[in-house]
Amino acid sequence: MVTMTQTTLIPGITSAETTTDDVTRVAVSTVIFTLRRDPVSDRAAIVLPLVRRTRDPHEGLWALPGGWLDTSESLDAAASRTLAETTGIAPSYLEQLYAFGAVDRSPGRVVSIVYWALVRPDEIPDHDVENVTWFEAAQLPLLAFDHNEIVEYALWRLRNKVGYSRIAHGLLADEFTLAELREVYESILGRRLDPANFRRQVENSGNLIPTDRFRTGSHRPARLYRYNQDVELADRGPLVVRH
Amino acid sequence: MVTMTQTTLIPGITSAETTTDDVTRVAVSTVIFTLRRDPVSDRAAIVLPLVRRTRDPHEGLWALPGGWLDTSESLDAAASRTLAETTGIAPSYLEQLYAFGAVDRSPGRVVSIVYWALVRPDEIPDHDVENVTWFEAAQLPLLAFDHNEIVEYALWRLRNKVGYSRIAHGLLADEFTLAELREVYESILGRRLDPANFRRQVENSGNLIPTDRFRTGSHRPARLYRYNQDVELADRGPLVVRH
DNA sequence: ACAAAAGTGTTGTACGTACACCCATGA
DNA sequence: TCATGGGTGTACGTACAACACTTTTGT
Repeated sequence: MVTMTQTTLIPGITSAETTTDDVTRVAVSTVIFTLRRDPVSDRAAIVLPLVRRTRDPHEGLWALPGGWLDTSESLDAAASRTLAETTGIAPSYLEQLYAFGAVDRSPGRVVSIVYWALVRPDEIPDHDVENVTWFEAAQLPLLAFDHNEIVEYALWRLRNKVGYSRIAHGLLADEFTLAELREVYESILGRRLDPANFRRQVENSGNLIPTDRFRTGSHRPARLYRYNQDVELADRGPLVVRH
Repeated sequence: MVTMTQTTLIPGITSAETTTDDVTRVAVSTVIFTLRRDPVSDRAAIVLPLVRRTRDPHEGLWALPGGWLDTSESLDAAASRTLAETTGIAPSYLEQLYAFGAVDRSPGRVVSIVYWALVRPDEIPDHDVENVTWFEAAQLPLLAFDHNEIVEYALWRLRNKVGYSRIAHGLLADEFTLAELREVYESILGRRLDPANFRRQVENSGNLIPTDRFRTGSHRPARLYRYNQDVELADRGPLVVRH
């Protein structure tokens, strides 16, 4: 069990910043997606980490990991920081999702810049982190603030983007079989895909490089592929990506 | 000439709010697109309104219309307000673009929630507004802050979205010919489209309702169409649209 | 009659989908 | 040898691009 810094994990009322005066504060939260194999159905499911709130607004409820924007860090940096504080690793993909700023979304005025991220399952540390639990995206409990709505929007964005980019690769390790890649698509889209047609589509996309290694099982071995690193995970347009 | 409230038009340093203490402030700006017929080329061009800065950071440069987020208004409301203060009208389409928060993008820490909007040319008031000028998006001068970058991103989003939604309709009046609609697409995409194929595509989309009125010119009259109001201008996913 | 734009028809290509079929391995 | 998934072949339908062609107006 690892203990992380609590003040930054939990947006809301902290000892350092009070809501006594009438100011607008900026928080940064992140919806972090990864895949986990469901033991019962033996199928991949989309899961995300949530943090249990230990303080007043919505105490006891689960919330997205996040924290206050530091005066000297960019929005991207704040997202990376809060994400690292939760999972302890760097995401394979990180993109700004939306700015939420309804007046009544929190006591005191809080504008949340929300990011969404993809993490490869093999990069998640084994050990648990205090107050953090991974939930299936399809079976979330009632969350704090407007976070249910936020996760819904992030899932919509993920499903959309999987259709016209190669972000699905952000959920797989370096080498993978086409069946594994197909399972990622099927988990995100929520429907089965024809293996033959999927193979041709993804082969003709130019994103895959075949290796000469194979994954063996109780059937014909499957060729392992890796990504073409020259192709970006997703087209971000003219926005500068800072690393 | 109409004089608008200056303090809200110009984000930066105002008399009411100083940058003496170390706080992060939230501004809202909007990239407002409309079409204007270029007199020389006789072709439609994308134009947007800019405000000349009359105060310290980047005084004299042109900037996006915007203002500070009010404590008691939502982000959407703030965008609508600043937009109304500039053009005096309600946009046909308004969508959040991105939150810009680089540390050095402004003296003092400012996070800008940027929106983009479409306005029909016939809804723009005739009279000029003080310190506001409309520029062709393709020929912008050096702008204040990171606003050149912001406009580039807004244009990218507009060009993308025109391919898979009917937002182009947000730039036309109630009734229009297919040639007029096609000219909107051509202006945004920057290339000519085949009239015959364009007609079939847009007719099969289910977005258009033919009227029995015609636009006459020095050629065969063209049928006027109107929009199918049942179809949203663009799919915003699960985000609640507040009016 | 002619120009110019509206509107229709036809054809080829690319691509997604459905599905039959063969291949290679472990048990 | 059988089951299982890997991998190939093929046929069909839809969508789009290219472009020839007809229609209807103003001048």
